[in-house]
Amino acid sequence: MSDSSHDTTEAKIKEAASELFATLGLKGTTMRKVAEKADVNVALVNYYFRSKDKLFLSVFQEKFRKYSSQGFDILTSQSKALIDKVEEFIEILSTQMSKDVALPIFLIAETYHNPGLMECIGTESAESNMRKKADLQKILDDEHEAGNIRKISVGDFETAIASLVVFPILTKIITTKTGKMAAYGFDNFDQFLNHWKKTVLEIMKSYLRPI
Amino acid sequence: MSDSSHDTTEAKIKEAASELFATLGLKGTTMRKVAEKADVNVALVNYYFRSKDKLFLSVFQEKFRKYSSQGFDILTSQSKALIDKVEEFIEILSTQMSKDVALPIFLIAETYHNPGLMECIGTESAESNMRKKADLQKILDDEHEAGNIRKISVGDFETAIASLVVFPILTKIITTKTGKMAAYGFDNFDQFLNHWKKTVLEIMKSYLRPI
DNA sequence: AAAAAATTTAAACACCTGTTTAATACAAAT
DNA sequence: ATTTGTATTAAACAGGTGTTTAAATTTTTT
Repeated sequence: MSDSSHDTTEAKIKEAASELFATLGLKGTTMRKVAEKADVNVALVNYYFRSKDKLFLSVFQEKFRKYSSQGFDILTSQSKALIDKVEEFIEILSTQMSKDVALPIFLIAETYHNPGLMECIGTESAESNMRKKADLQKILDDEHEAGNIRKISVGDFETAIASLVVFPILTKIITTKTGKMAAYGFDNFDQFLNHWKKTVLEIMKSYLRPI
Repeated sequence: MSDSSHDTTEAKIKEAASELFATLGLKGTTMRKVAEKADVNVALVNYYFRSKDKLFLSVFQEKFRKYSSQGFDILTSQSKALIDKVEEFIEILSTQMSKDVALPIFLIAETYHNPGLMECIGTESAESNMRKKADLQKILDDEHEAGNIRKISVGDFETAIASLVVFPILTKIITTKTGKMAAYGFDNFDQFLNHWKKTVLEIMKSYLRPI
């Protein structure tokens, strides 16, 4: 009945809502805007989702699942050298993020404005993530024992990469519109980002190097 | 007439608005909430600020100035060793940010939802910032030529530190409520942050080390 | 084909939104 | 003391908000 990505009315509404929530936030999105975007009567939105809060929660949960499942697979799956995987991961993460800045901003802003949201998420994918992280930790430990990298925890590893890659994308508008970009000699954000990806890789290389 | 931080009615309204905008965002804040918090009639808010948009702009500009002026002084002013200044800067920045997460989230979210805001800011403090950055660049160049650090631009330098320090604080709620924190063996966020500050310093040390 | 159930609609509900008006209280100036 | 201008208020405004109702349409079942 309520499985997504079908051409059903419910899916149409959910997709419209998803875009609007990401762009305008919870308060900035109205039921009538959702209805209009989905080309549907307002009452129908309530018919399927019962309330704006329920609709939002439904959209939010889906977005969050996509967000937390994405990414770290690359680091464990293939059998490249670790540093090549890091490079690929930086590339993929920055591409994904600059394609849809709305998503991380949405998640950060809405979880801040309404911390209770996180409690409803449930930890259904937690187990899968735990396994992936354990795998990655094993890789990091093995590389360390082989004398290739310093000792490092998955937590620090993923926090470092995520911070370095995502934060500059979050502040894109501030950086570009304040002229910071130009001050550092870049014509546009993409040009800066291409440079920055190399810098992030270099930072991670330097940090990982055994001491 | 309109100078802040006096005990005037206008200042009272502005402070109430400032807190509410930071916590609830532009759309989430209403004129009546502002009036109530400032213990003042609704019409008075419009009497002093003419409209909600004008009030918001006024608050936003002040917040942004505080945001962009803060911080990088430490790196240029004193005559400590560079690495000690970096350590102190990490400490100060992370303390400021965790004291008021609302501010960076507010800035990121509102500039994203309304990019036009940045155009109204004006670049009045741009010159002062430019000078500070030129000073810092000179320090970095000198240290490089003395063989103490690798060649690095102010842009990369400040982007790296800011990303590493601020991003984990932005995602505090997500990190704590998803159990990530516990998964990495920390009891609470402050404990993690204390550990993370050391890691950031270590990352910066590794990256700065001459090659 | 008739009945039942699910879908969709227009219209209304009560409430909240930013803003304005016109009247009042208060201060300063004459 | 009276005028003048500022500060403050309660009340109203037109329009937007989430949600509900009751009727109409379509689909499914019998």
